[in-house]
Amino acid sequence: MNANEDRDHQQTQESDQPQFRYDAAMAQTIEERWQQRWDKEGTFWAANTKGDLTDAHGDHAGGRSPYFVIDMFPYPSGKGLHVGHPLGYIATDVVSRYHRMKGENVLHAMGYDAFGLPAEQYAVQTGQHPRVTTEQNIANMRWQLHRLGLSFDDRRSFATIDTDYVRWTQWIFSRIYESWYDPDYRRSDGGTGSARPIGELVEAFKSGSRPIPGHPGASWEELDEAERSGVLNDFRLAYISRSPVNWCPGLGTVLANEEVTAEGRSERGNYPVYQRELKQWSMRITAYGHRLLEDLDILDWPEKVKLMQRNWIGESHGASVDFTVPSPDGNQTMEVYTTRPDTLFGATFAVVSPEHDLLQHLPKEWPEDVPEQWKGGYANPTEGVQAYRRAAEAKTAKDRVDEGGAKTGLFTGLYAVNPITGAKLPIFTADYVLMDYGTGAIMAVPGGDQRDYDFAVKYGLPVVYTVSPLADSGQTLDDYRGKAPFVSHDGIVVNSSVQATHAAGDQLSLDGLRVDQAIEKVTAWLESAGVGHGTVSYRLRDWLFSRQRYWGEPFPVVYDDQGLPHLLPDDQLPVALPDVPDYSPKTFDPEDAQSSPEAPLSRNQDWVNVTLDLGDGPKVYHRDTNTMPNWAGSCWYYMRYIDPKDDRHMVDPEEYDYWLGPKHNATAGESGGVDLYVGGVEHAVLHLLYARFWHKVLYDLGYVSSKEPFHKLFNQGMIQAYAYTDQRGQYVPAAEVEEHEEGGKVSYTWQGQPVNREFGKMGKSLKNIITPDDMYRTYGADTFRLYEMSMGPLDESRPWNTRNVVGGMRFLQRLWRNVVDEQTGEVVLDEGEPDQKTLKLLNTTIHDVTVEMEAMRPNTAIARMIVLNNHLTGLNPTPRAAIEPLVLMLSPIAPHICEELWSRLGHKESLAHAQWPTWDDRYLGEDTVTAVVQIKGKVRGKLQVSPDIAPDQLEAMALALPAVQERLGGKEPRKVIVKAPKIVSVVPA
RNA sequence: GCCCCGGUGGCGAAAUGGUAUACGCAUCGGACUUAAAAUCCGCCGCCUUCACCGGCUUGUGGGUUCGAUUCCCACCCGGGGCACCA
Repeated sequence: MNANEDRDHQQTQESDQPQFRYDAAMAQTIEERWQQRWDKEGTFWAANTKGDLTDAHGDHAGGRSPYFVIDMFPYPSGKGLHVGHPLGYIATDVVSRYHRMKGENVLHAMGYDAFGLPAEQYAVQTGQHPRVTTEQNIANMRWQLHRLGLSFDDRRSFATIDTDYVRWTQWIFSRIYESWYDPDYRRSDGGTGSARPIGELVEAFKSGSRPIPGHPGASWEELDEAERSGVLNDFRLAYISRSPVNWCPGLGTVLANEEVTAEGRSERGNYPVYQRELKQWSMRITAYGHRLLEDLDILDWPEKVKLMQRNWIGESHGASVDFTVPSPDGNQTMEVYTTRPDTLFGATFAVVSPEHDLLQHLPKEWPEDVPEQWKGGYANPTEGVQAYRRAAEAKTAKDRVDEGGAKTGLFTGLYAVNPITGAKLPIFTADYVLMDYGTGAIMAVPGGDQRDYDFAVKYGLPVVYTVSPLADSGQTLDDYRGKAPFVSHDGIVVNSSVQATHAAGDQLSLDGLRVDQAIEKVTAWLESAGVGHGTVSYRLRDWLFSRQRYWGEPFPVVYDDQGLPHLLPDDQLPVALPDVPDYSPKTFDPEDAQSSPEAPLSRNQDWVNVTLDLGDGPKVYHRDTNTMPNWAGSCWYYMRYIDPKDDRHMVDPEEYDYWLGPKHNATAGESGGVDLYVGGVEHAVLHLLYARFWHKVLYDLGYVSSKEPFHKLFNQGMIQAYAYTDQRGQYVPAAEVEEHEEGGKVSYTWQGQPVNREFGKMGKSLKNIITPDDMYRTYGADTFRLYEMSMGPLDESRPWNTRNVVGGMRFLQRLWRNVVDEQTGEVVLDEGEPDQKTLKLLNTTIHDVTVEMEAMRPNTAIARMIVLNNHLTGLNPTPRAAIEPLVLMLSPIAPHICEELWSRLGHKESLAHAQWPTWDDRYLGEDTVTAVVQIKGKVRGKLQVSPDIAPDQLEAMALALPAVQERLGGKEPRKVIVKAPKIVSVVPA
C-alpha cells in the first residue's frame, strides 16, 4: 500500500528531486493517510467503565488509570484560525499522546461554545439564522483542527447549542433555582455551609423552627402565594431582583460586572454602560465567596490566576457598627461597614451612597448654621438629594474615573450619633460610596483615609488623627497634620479614650494599643454593647444572569397571571428557542441611558403565551423572554465529555467518579477535577469563577463528587507578530515586506518604500495573518506542530517568525533520511548493538526527554531529540535500537511522520499506544567527566577525570596545573574548595 | 497609585548557586553542481591580536559567596492585573 502511494507521490515531484524525500507534498500525503486511519480505527477512543463508549478494541476502562485533558473550548466565530489559535490545542495533544504511551486511559475531546454574542453578531452580519452560520462555522473549525492531527475522541464532541445539551443546562439552572444556601449546614467533607433543596427551607418555615423574614410572627400557612414566592426568592441561589444593573444600550442588553471594563464600558464592543434599576435574574455567587477563596489552596493553578481570583472575590474582615440617626420619621439606624473600627474616635462625618434607604427620611428644611457649600445651592435636602441622585445615575464609571477621584457630595440634613462618644456627625451623600459594597454607608475618618481626607478638605470638615506612626519609623503625626491622612496598619492608637461611653457599655480606651489589638478590643466592646459585630465583606457581587438576546438558552420558567414565577418540570425540558421574525437584539444610541432593554424572544407571542398544566389544571402562562449568558454553557461542559449522549443524567455519577472524582488518579489531589486544563489567561476570573461556582453547587447537591472542576490549570502564552506601516501609517501586507541590512542597521521596505515595523497581535486589520493552511501547504502539519512546540516556553508569549519554521522541517527530513533512503525508498538499518557512545546518548536523551515532557517543556525536549538525531545522522546505517525510541519519543509532537516511520520500521500497529521508551541507568553515568579548575571563580583549567575520583586526588591534580602554579606565585593557597568530580575552586593567599 | 511577571548573542531561546549562550534561525566560509536551489560540513557574544595569550559580558548600581543569569537591596525599562471596595 505504501509503495503505490509513494509512486503517486513521486509523479507530482520535480524530476530532479530525490524520489523519497520528505517534503511538503510527501508530508501532506502521509498526514492525510494517517488521519484517515486513526479515524477508521478509533485510535483515540477513551474507554468508560461501562456502556457504549469503549476503546477501539471494545474494552471498558478496567483497571487503567484515567487522564482527563482538555482545552478551553472555542467560539466558532467564522473568522477562521490563524497560527496563534492552535498553540494550546497542540500542547494538550502532545500531553494526551504522551500519557497514552504511558498506558493511561486518556480522555481528550473538543466541544464548541456556540451560543453568545460573537456567534449572534456574525449571524446578524451575514443575515442568516445563527444556527445555520454557527453550524457551518463548527464544521469548518472541525476540519481545520482535524488537519492538525489532534487526537480527539470524536464520539464525545458536542456543541452547547445541541438540544441534548441545552436540556441539561436548563436542568442545572432548575437545580440552582430550587436551592438555597444554608450557611450552618455541616457538610460530610467537614466544611460548613451548603446549597440545600429549597424544600428543606419551606419545611423549616412550616414547622416554625426558622422565623420567616419580613413576616414576624406569621406562620407559613398564613402567607398568600405571592408572599411565599417573595420570601423564597430572597433565598434561592437563582433569583429575580430589581436592582441596579449594568445596562448597555449600544448592545441592547444588560451585562455582568465581570463583562464591564474599569472604564465602565462593555468588554465586547466598547460601548458605555449605565447603572439602571431593572428586574433581572441573578445567581447568588456571593454565598460561595469564602469557599471559592479558600479552595484555591487545593488547586494546581498559576499563582497569578489564583491572585486575580482572590482580588476579585476581595474578602475583607472588619466590623459592622450601628449609628442612631434622629429623623422626622423617628430614630433610624444606619449600619456602616469598616475594616478599621479602631478609628471610630476619628470619625468626623458619615457618608451614604445616593441609593441608600436613609435618604427616604430627610428633614423638610436645612438645619441652621449649615455652610452654604454643603447645601449645593438647593432649597432643601429633598430637592438636593433627588438632583444629586439623578446626576449620579447618569454618570458612567468612565465619567467617575475621568474626574480623577475628585469628590462630589451633598449634605443630607441628617446627623448620626457616634455610639461610643455620642458625637453628632453630619451625614452626606456622595457617589464615592457604593450601594452594593458593605452596607452602602460609611463612617468617614479623614485622619486615616485618603478619600475621606479629600472630602473633608473640600467641605471644611474636621480632621482627627487617632493613629500615630511607630516610634522607630522616624515619623510623627506632625509630618501629616494639615497635609495628608496617616494611612497605616503600623501604628499606635492615640486620642481614643472616653470615661463614659454613649451606648450601653463600660468606659473605653484604645490609647497605646497597636492597631490590630485595638481592632480586637473595640470589636468586642461593640458586640457587648449591642451596637455592632465583627463581620466579613466581599468585593464579589452576585452574578447577573439574564441577557436580552436571542442566541442563548431560554429560562425554564413561566409566569402566571399574578406575575409569579413557576419552574417548568424536568420532563418539559428543553425549552427550545422559537423562531422569531427578527433575532437581532434591539440596540439603542449607545449614549441613551434612559432606554430600556427589549428581549428578542418577546417578539413571538405564540411562544410567549402558553397553556400548561403545572399540576393544578391547564392555565395560561407567559414564558420568560430572557436568555442565559454564554457563560452558562461553558460552566459545566467538561463533565459532559464523559458521555454527551447520556439522556438519563447530566453526568453518570459512577463515570464521574472514575474520570474526575477526588483522587481518581495520582495527580488529581484533594480537589479532583480535570487533570489538565489549558487556555488563555483572559478567562482568569470570568469563566473560571462561574464554572467553579456551579460546580460547588452541584457538589453540595450531590451530583458530582469532586470539590473543584479543574485541578491543574495551564495558561498558554500568546503568539505575537510583526506588523508594518507605511509613511501614512497604513498597514501593508507583512508577507511582502523585505528586510535589508546595511552596516549593522536593519531596515524594511514594501514595494520599494520604507516601512516601520511594530510588534503586537496577529490580525486581519494588521495585514499580518498567517494561517495553519499556509503552514500545511509549505511544510505540513507535523512541521507546524514542531515549530509551535519548539519556539519557547509554552506559557510565555513570543513572536511568530515564519523564517524559523524551516529548522523544524530540516530536523524531520534528517530523521526521515535516517530511516528511509531518499533515492530508493528502502529501509536499511543496523540491527546490531549500537556503540557505547550512541547507547549513552540514547539513554540520557530518553531520560531528559521524559523529564521535560512531564514538566510540559516540549521546547527543551525537542532540543534533546535533535542532538540525538544529529548524532545518528553520522552513523550509517542507523542502528534500529536507537532510531525506534527516537521515533516513539517524537511521536506526540510530530505524530504523522512518526507513525509512517514506525510502520516502515515494520510495525503493524499504530504507535499511539506503544510503550514510551525507558532508559537504563547504567548508561547515564560518564566514564570521564570534565572537572573545572577555578581561581577566584574564573575558569583557569580543565581536567578529564573519573566520576568517582577522590577529592584529595582531584585537589592535588588541580594544584599541579601550570596555570594554577603560576597564579599562586609559589605561595600556599588560602583556601581550596573541592566538589568532586566537577569543581575545584582555589582561593590564592 | 497598589499588586504580579519579565529583561541573556543579530533573532527565537538554554542553563535556578558550579565550564553562560544547549537547540534552532540568519550571516559568513567550504563540499557537491556547468550553474542555481536543495542537501552536507565548518565558523559564529564583544574588545584587543596575523595568531596564541589576555580582558570584558546575562537591563543599571550595590551586597552575600571561593564562585551569582540564579539569592538579597535600590533603581531603570517592558508586559499584565486591579483601581474610589470603606
